[in-house]
Amino acid sequence: MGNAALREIAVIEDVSFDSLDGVVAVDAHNWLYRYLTTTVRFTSEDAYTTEDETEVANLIGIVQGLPKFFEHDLIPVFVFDGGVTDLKSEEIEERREQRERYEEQLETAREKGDARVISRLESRTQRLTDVIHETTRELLTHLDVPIVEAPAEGEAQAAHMARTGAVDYVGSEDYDALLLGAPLTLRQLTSSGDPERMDFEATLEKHDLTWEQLVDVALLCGTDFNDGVDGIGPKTAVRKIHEHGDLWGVLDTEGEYVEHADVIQELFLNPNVTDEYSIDTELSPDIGAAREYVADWEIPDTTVERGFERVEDSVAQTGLDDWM
DNA sequence: CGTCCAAC
DNA sequence: GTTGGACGA
Repeated sequence: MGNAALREIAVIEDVSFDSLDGVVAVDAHNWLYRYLTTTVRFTSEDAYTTEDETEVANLIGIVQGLPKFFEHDLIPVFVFDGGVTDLKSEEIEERREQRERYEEQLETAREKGDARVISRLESRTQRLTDVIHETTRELLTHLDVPIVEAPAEGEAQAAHMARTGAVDYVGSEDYDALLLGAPLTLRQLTSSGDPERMDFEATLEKHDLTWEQLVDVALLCGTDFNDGVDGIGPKTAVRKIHEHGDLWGVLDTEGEYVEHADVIQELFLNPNVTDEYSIDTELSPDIGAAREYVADWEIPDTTVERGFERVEDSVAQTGLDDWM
């Protein structure tokens, strides 16, 4: 499978939080997804559900997740998804159908009372609703955290911003950022240990590949968008790309076929991104307004108190508003 | 979902 | 080297 293969190829090293500073573009969708699942797991449902049954666990997740950046001199820029490409829409449609199947399985598991299956499926069926996106934007705005609206994929836009030097890092948990050419990607920003830094140029050098060839290697091993070729893993893929120059050379001699290969190549090499955005990294968060906003959504003080205190402290200590 | 191990 | 299954977070 693709992800494990890319990890094998990528140059990744552990870095300490202390050694980092700068601006990191975060794919809002992925980040929210992670924090939603953990928030939902460790917080009582009442805490993030309003009287009319609207679930806004994202507000808790944001308050608890942002201090991690501020306390380590990192300024996040949240990049939101825009429209989608054709291939991507197909994929999303497939995922939607799959999610419905999971929900059916979930019902069965509940009937049987199988706790392990229930929690596994629940994390998969977590939805990012319009309310969640909107309230996320508003809370981030109160905290003066920069927001960028991507024309298509947030991940691609984040990588573009890193490539053009507008930000120092992409913050992401998956390996797509490497294929999108993001120079430096920080992984595991959300977990408690030290993060990992994935290095694009070092990866190309290590295997003597061009960016295009790296994407072809990934296509042979399998990506989120294709299954890859049977019997070809990371080692063989790199060797065959060296031998034949590119994906088409390999596929020709192998008599193999990868569906949508040309579209997937473009998705990584020439994604739909924009330079029409502005980010101000001198933050002056209005923590009072943020507290009020969260309270308006009926989130109990006790759940977010600690998070807001950490934001306040890190702002006071590092002077975020005159950091840059 | 990531890591480990056994089998081909 | 690659794959798939088991297993734990």
